[in-house]
Amino acid sequence: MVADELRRRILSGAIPPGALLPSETTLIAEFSASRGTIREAIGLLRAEGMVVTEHGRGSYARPVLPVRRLGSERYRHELDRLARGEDAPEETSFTRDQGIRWSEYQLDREFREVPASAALADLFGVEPGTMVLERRFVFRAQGVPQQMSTSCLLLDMVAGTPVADPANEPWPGGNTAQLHSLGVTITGVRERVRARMPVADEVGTLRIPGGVPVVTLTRQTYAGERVVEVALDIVIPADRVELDYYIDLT
Amino acid sequence: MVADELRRRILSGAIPPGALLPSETTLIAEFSASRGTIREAIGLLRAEGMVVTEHGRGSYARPVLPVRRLGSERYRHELDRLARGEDAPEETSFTRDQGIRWSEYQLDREFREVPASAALADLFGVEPGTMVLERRFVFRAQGVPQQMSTSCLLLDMVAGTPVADPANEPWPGGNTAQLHSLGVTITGVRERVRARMPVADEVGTLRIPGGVPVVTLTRQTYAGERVVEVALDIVIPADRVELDYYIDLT
DNA sequence: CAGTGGTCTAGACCACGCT
DNA sequence: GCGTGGTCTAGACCACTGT
Repeated sequence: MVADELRRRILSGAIPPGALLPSETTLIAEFSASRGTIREAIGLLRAEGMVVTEHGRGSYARPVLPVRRLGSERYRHELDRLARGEDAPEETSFTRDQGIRWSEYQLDREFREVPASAALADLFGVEPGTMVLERRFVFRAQGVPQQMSTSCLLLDMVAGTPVADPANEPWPGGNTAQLHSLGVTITGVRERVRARMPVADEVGTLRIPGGVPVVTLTRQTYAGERVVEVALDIVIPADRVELDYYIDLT
Repeated sequence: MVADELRRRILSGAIPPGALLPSETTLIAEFSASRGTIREAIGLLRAEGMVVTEHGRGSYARPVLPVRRLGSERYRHELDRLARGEDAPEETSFTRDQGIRWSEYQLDREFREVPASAALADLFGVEPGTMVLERRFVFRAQGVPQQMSTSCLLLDMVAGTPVADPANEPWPGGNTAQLHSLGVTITGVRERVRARMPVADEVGTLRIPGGVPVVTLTRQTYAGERVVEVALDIVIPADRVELDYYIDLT
């Protein structure tokens, strides 16, 4: 099997990460197979996430990307800083995990005021149809798309405040600081994690290569018993992130 | 594009989850395309996780599977029970999240005593080469493989104890109860989450259909400052699980 | 057995990247 | 322009599923 042999070469390091595979023409000669067979083999490796293919250039053993670590402590750090009354630092919860400064960031944003869907209302613990501020974000760092997300706030909590103005994004210190400015101190965050293959829209926006799944987070931010923010769907390409949770049992 | 049209039919519900797609022969006629084109389209949908294909039967819109929820509270529940001095219940941390009883479980296990690799030693905070008990597990519930994992314990902590005997698995109450029996009370758990496409070996063992990623967990179990258990690689098919973390910030 | 998908061949033309 | 991958056709034979 052509795929097996190429996989073996990549895993053994004979074809190191980032290196070009032999061209289809070369492989046709080497394996005495037809082009369809060769392409099928490469397609399989692509689906497995072993190689990435670039039109007109060739197929590469997948290079190892720097991984951003998203730790559960990121919430506590920001909260501690706010409690000390300090200003927002150059780096914040989102950025400090990867050593990237705000200035290197791009943030696309789109705000809408919409009635809550059944799913969203359930996560907030309110009646369906309650008005919310829906904020869609796409984060880019140094040109590389990092994540897209839809974060919602209850409209009667934010209407008329600076939080409702897209021009104030990115807000130094993120959601935690934003809610703090409204007099809300968060007491907990619940995150539910799943993974799946990206849909076409996500592949385009996040520039996800073939064979890379996405990690999805559904986040509820609590202030006491009350849910004050819901991120319905934070979508992060899985080759760029590691989630880190510490569960304190004392 | 054939794939686009089929994707549209599935997403619109014209082909409901679990339903058979038209056969390749039918699609050749309907789209006036060659077999290669049709197969490529179905292959794409398979890679996207939209359809599953069964040899000799056909391709189905992917059925929705019941999802097992793995909550961070599972550790606390078990710990609370042990603190109360109760016996292990019929359901335990692992099973209670999905309503499956121990009796419906199968557990393949394989124990080895090996020197710690550099990565493992780093996670334990010990010298590389320190002897550990390496335990490989495959869990099945009602015939469906649920996860495979490699969990390690420091050998000088468990040698000669019932914990080191594979015959005592599955141990009622799981790792927490196991460590408790050694006089170790855990104080925290750190879990690092990633996702990727499965390798061939995992596809076979866990019976993962095409287009389904796996979620991987690296777990460190703490007793105070000390790491008492490390699960290097817990591998769970992503279509069967949701991880649930509550981060307390009070 | 007929019908399904799995694999393969041997050609063709098009689109992209580079020099 | 030349080499790369992207897409497509029109056949062939094999392997699995069901009646």
